[in-house]
Amino acid sequence: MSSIEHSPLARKLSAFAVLSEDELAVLTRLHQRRKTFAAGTDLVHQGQPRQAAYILASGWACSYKIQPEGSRQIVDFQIPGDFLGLRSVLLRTSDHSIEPVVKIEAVEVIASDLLGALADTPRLAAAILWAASRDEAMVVEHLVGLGRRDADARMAHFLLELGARLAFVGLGSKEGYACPLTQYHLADALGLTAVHVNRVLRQLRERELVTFREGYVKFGDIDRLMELADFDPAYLDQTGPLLK
Amino acid sequence: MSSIEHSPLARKLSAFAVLSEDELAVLTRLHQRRKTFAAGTDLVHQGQPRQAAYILASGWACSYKIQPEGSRQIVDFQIPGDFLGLRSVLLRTSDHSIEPVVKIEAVEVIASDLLGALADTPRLAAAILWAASRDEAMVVEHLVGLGRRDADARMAHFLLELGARLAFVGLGSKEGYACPLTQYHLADALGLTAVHVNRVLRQLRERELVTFREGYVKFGDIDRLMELADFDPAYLDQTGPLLK
DNA sequence: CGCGAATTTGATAGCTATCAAAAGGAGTGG
DNA sequence: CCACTCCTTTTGATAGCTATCAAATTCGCG
Repeated sequence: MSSIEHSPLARKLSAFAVLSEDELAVLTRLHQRRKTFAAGTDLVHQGQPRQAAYILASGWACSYKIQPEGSRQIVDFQIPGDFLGLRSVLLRTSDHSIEPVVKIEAVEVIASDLLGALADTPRLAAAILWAASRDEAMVVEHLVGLGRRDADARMAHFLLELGARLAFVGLGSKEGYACPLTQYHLADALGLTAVHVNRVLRQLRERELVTFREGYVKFGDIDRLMELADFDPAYLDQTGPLLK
Repeated sequence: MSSIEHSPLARKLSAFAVLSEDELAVLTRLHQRRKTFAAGTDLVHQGQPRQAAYILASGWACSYKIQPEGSRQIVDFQIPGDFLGLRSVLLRTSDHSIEPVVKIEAVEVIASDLLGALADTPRLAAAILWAASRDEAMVVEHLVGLGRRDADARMAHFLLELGARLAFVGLGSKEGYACPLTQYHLADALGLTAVHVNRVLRQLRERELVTFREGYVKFGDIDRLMELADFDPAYLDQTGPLLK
């Protein structure tokens, strides 16, 4: 039984502010109802009201929107310690769906508990809002990539960001990281087709910049990769070494 | 001197929850220091720490990110009643800049005041977080447009969204609205070049769907336009008629 | 009236989608 | 344990959308 202060969320929030006993206790109270979801079974549903939020304990998920004509755009991926569906808690109808990429464990967070925690523990409130701001900053950087980067730079940037985020919660290093995504996931996230994703990955591999293979991302030349991607991690608001 | 309950912000928040005297008083307290900014003089600066947030009282602004190589991507436009720079308040260094499109009036909001208001008035807190969630939903929809819509649909969707937002605060109707943007603004927002923006606008005008001219957007056939754009305004979380 | 900004139009190049199809891999049932 | 199927990865050929380069015209403003 792991204690709360070693949960991925507590670890992430600690980078913003050291949490007291009381604040950790509130976090624990939020961590009741742990549930398991199989890959592909949505836990938040676009267009439906009163959706709950979750904290992802293990596995990967993605938030996405489906267009009326059928295509889908992945907005972001979530890794352990991330919130799921926070934005849809206050909206009358959820604007997006969330789907586990692999089997996940997540704890449900009730809207009233969350608002209560915000009102009762100012420092924890600030830490949670910081995490939410950081998530939004990642969405914004993703938007910039779709608007202003070509396919190569977009892919490079994406793989670097995931590396930095994973390293931040102890799941990756500057060597690389385990990554359960398919090339279809990458395509849906990067606004490309799976066919083109495959060509881009081949090219990055042949240039010995990164290798995406068998569920693992391995960095070849991370400095040249960062240059190709114009990767400036300031928006992640992580202090200390970016990838270690 | 207009009273607080008719400010664009109060009007917007009222769509989420009717605010009490006390809550309006807190809003008023946030509305001290009113400042004027000339078009083009940034009020939030990408890469700088401890940026303030503002509430836009009049005029239009835009939030954007500059890439290392120089290109810029506009993330969103802000109209009266919108927050400016909320996301950068808790981040150690702001991830974006904000620039007035025309001369604006804005009131500065101190981080501590804001967090205090969140702790003291739960209903107002929920309303403010609702507005922030709605802003984020707009960024997400913008991201979807960049990833999955072609230039025509992107433009159509953008013009429709602005119309719905402006109508929501009483600044537009289903006929059209005053719009101070240049074609360069549109290009920077939509991930296109100004040249292509011009071609797209011409085509939409020739098809008699919308006219963008002399600072005014005039809808020709709003139903066909919504169809072209696949415009589903659910993400705006506005009840009642969308454009009236 | 003059000048810079914004709009407009044409020609060409380049990036990515689309269409097709083959090959490799994982899981299932016989 | 093998045949079979579905999913994922891979590669080739062609089409289409949007960028880029160039330049003329109009507009706003001092």
